[in-house]
Amino acid sequence: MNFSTSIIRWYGFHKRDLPWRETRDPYRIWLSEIILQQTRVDQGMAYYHKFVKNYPSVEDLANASQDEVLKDWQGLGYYSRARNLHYAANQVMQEFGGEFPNNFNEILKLKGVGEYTAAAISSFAFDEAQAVIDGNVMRVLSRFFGVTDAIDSKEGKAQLVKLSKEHLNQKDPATHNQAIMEFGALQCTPVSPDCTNCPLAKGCFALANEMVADLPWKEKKTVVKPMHIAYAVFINEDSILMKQRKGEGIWEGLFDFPSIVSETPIETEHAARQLLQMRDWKDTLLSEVSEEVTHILSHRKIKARFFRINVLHKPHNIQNGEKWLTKSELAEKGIPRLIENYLKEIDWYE
DNA sequence: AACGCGGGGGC
DNA sequence: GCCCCAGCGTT
Repeated sequence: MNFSTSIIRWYGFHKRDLPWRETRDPYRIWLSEIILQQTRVDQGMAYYHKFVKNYPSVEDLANASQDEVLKDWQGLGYYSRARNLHYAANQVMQEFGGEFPNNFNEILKLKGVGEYTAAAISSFAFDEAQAVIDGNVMRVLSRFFGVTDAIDSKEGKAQLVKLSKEHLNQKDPATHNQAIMEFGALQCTPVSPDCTNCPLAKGCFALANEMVADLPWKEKKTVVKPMHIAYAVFINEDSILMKQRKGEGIWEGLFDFPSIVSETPIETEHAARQLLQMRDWKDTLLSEVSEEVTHILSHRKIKARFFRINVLHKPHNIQNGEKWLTKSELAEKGIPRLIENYLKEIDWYE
């Protein structure tokens, strides 16, 4: 039995029931694929249901505001996915006349859709013979066929592309793609896979050469940089001053507070003075300084402190992107986890 | 070709 | 702590 047949057989016994496997609707498949980029199935599931419910069609998604989409994406991370998803929905309406593109090359034109996602949608929805290469596939192929070059190197990637095409099941690319990803997720796991009960143990390069724990090999590691943030939390009676982040990389489009940012620690007294003088408002009172909160991103280690400042008379000379929001208005905006956690502590959220 | 971009979970 | 997760856009 060849590679693909073995994996498809395994898949028949072990596949999970996932909602996006019950449909051929390219829109829903696209939704699921964007949500699942760099995201575990368990984490993405609730978001998939939310998006299908709130945006039943690509037109509904296109007609929504970006704020609305970001709000629904809140907590899932990699927010460019949400911005691009919304943008691409408008592409479908305008460039494709409201009909979801039906082949690899056209699907690839959608913002936020790369090689992997285009292959996934075109195979799952339209049975196009395009091989997917995601983290699971890279692991399975590199172990079984023995790709010892780094998978994040030019050479390693080229080998994976070649192998994925060679071994793609041409008669049923959709099932093949689903199967190999599921196999990577459940059987050929990153850490301590159960090789004794693996249908591909015979013929596996990594197992034969005791390299299961060493493959796939990566040569680059992401560097985590420190980041210190002192937040000014201006509160006036039932309103809180929020600021939409623009062109700052992290959390673009989401709402947080006016702040001071530094790569080096910010001395508390210094931050308090500076935040209070940030605005030329009268009658402000620093009422509370939070503990330092550590928030870990993939590439940042953020240490944040919140300075709660009561403002007696609500100033209207606020800066671009800033808004005074009531609790119910705030509930409609997308905010980062770090901010959500703080707002919950001071009883300003849910 | 390299880097920035979230949040959560397993070990 | 470290690694990984149905990757992509930008430079």
